[in-house]
Amino acid sequence: MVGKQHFGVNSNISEDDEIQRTVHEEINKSSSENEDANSTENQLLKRKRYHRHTAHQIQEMEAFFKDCPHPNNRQRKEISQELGMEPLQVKFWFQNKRTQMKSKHERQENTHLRAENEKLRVENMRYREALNNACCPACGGMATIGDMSHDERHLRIENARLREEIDRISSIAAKYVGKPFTKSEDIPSSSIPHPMDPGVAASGKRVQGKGNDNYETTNAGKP
Amino acid sequence: MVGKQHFGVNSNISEDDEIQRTVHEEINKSSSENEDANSTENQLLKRKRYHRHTAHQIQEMEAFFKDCPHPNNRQRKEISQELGMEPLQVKFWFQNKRTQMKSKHERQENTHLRAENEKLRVENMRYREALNNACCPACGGMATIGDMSHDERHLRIENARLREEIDRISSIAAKYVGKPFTKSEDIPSSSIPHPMDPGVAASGKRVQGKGNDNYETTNAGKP
DNA sequence: AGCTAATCAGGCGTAACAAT
DNA sequence: ATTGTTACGCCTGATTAGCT
Repeated sequence: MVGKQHFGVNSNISEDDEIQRTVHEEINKSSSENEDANSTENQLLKRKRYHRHTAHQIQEMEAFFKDCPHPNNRQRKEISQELGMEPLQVKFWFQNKRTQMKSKHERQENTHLRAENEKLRVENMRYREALNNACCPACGGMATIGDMSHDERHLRIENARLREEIDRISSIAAKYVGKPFTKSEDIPSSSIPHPMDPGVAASGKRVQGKGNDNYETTNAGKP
Repeated sequence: MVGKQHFGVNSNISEDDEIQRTVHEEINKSSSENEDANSTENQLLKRKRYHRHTAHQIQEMEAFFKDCPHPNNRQRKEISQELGMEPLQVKFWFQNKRTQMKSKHERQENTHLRAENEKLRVENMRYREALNNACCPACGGMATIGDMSHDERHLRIENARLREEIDRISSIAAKYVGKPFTKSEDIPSSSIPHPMDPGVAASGKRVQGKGNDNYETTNAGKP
């Protein structure tokens, strides 16, 4: 959706209005007295007054973006000519648009993952319960699935749930600090893993850490 | 991972050069020549642009940010005085820093959620299997947990898995197009939900109101 | 050929604002 | 205060020109 485009009323671009002092003014005033010895570079400072592209320009570019988010020089130039703007501006716009889209998708996926997660968590709990209440219709007694006693199994399940809980909490906490402090790795599985026990981690393929999975690379060729 | 590669054949790769030139320069240079007569919006520019804060300034602000991401006017002014910068700049910096941090956390959480999701999925599968292979030690026969036949249960489980799979796939696909085309809503639960059947939706709290599975544009946490 | 240096686009982070 | 926009520097990876 995102149907916006207001621009209805004025456009406050008056000739020389200097309502605010826009930091820049003061900047070059303080050129000395800096003992920081950090004048590494940058002397190419130019500046212009804030500016927004027109609704029409944006609309056109957005349309183009839909089936070609990566226009080349030629295309950019064309666009710039058609819309009466600098090629560089077009370039900037597409660049910014791309990053914007990316983070938008990321956010979207985030909420989705969150929901999915909750779903799985509940489903999981159900399974646990089902396993716990399993009852053999043939002999009438508790099924005691597998070869361990009822108590032991119960304990195992409880254990697994607790560990999972810890894991979850710690991960949530990790969001508020830079470094995670306790991972589930710190809490070794209590004992011999039972074939029936998912053991919360399901670490079947734990090869090495550093899960650097950057998916989604950039290609988007458009002849 | 070659991004675009438009048939590397020669063609005429004309050197249409657009020597880097801070748009602004060109902008005011651009005079009429445009029959478009739509030049209602002309942007005016001054000069002087771009600037980076020094390492020291950033360092100090970052330190401050750690235990106070929301400095008030008073504090901002103090900081600006200490670091020799405009109060407005300080304000901007904290603003930008906040959004930066936010998206950083979001990304972080995203990868985490992804991992968690995978974990839960595997664990889930294990439970399913466990339930499937359940065997009563007392009578030796298959446990046939609950009150339905082995076949029926098997079917239910299989069904659930399939539906989940579909749901997952479609959600992934939804990332690549704007609109999701099929949601799990399209595939109604086959029949009467069984107490033992997680039924993929895990709508445990079916109180009233349409089975809300619609995450996506509804709520999002708000502190 | 093999290597290095200059080129170039794109991604990333950021500064300064406007709008909500 | 948050969110979105515009402009832009810097870094990186891929392609190419130039030299030993």
